[in-house]
Amino acid sequence: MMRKPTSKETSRKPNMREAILVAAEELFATNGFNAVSVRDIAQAAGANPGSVTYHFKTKDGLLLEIYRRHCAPMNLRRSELLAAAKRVRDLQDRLEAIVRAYVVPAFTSGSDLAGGGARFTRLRAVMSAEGNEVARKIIAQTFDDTSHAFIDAVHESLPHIPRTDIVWRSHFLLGALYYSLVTPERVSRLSRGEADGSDAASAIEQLVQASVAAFQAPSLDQAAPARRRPAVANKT
Amino acid sequence: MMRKPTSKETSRKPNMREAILVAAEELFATNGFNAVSVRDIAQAAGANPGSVTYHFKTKDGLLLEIYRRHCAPMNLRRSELLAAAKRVRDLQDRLEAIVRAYVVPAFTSGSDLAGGGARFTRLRAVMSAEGNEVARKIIAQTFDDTSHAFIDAVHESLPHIPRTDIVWRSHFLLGALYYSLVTPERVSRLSRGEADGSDAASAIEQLVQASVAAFQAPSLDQAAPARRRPAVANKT
DNA sequence: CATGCATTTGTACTATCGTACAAAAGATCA
DNA sequence: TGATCTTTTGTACGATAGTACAAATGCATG
Repeated sequence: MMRKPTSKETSRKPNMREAILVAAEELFATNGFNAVSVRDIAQAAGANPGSVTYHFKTKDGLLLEIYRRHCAPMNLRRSELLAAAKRVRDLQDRLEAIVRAYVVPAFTSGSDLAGGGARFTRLRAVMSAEGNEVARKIIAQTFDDTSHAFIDAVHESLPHIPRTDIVWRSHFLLGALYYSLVTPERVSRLSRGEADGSDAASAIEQLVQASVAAFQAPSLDQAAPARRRPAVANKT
Repeated sequence: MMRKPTSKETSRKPNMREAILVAAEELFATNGFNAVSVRDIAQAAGANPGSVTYHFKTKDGLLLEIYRRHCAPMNLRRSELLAAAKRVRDLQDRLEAIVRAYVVPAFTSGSDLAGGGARFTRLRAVMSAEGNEVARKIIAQTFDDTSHAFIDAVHESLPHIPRTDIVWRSHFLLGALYYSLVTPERVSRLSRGEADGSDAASAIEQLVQASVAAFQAPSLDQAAPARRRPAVANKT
């Protein structure tokens, strides 16, 4: 049942602006920012290069808009899930729920935007790797609050672990999350086909399980001082 | 005490070829491949753009040469450390030594190349994120052997964990490792200055500790089936 | 010193980049 | 329908990209 499109979103093609955004997301997320030209994006979206300029003014403006429309929904969803997770009684279950509240929105959609959760997270991973300035600014001011809330929640579940360790481990979690989305085929290859790196459900379960265990690891200063160091030196 | 340079490595500037390689490594690792122009590299190395063409023919050739000179030494070092780690008796210590054998060469120099261990690893992280073709080919055929050897060694230390889980977790380890080198300042920021993300020694210890715990986590199918699922759904 | 080779320089060429802008086309509504 | 606004198209411009190539330069050896 198709509703009549309103004047705002109709044109030659139904919502060309949206098509450009999706095409740009996909291309940026797989090839990086500089490797993709405005003409590439336009072609993938079935649009004219001039349309990109019309809707987003500049290439940076296009990237900015991609972030804008994803950040708020994804953070909102994370907040909701985090709030629910904090209400879990059992401490072990609570930690797992907290980690899940952080991971799940990154894989699935942060809103009803066309299945773009994983796509946007992968985009963030790539922009972060490229040191993109536009992305860096938005990320720091948009996701740091969420990250702090997450770190605090984990810390409350594991009060005996120093906060510094929690920060490191949550950093590792994000890195693992990013990498899983960047090169899923590597998992398939290294497991000789026994695992599918592209399967979001598997990735989430594996990542949650591993991360929970990592968070629960004894802190460095607590680590049994009686046990001798392993045989391998870390000389420079 | 300066030795007299041989004819092969001298010129106007002592070893300009090397200077170009180092400058390119640094720029590629921080800005990505496409964001850096040959002219940028030449300027950073104090060379003429034509020199880059002379020594490496193309920009891809330059990237290829960067990989060539780092891959073999780093893998050699990893093999040595892994062999030593496998001789550790205590099972817990052995696992830690194995992980350390994988992590340490990525942070410190893979050889005597000017402090380039972390720089090269970061470069790999960025190229992986950008889906660089040249890098993808070399990596798959150069590092997969090492990765398999590492996975096998971990699996031998944890025979009750399915190999698939080990693959996932080693993938997470590499992602965490990459991300630590890509955005170390994020650790400093989120810890409010209490931790230094740029400190390789801290990063290594934290990463080893967390990864060992992650590897030791119970496998998914083994995970206590009696315990109820956490309250947070992972709906799509 | 003169010759030959290795390296560096300077310049130029073509392709493609991001972006601007005027004209065409479509949509909306009195 | 005709006027007006939004969107799309087509084209063009200046900047910069990778790279080729000839000339200049440095250095070792005869």
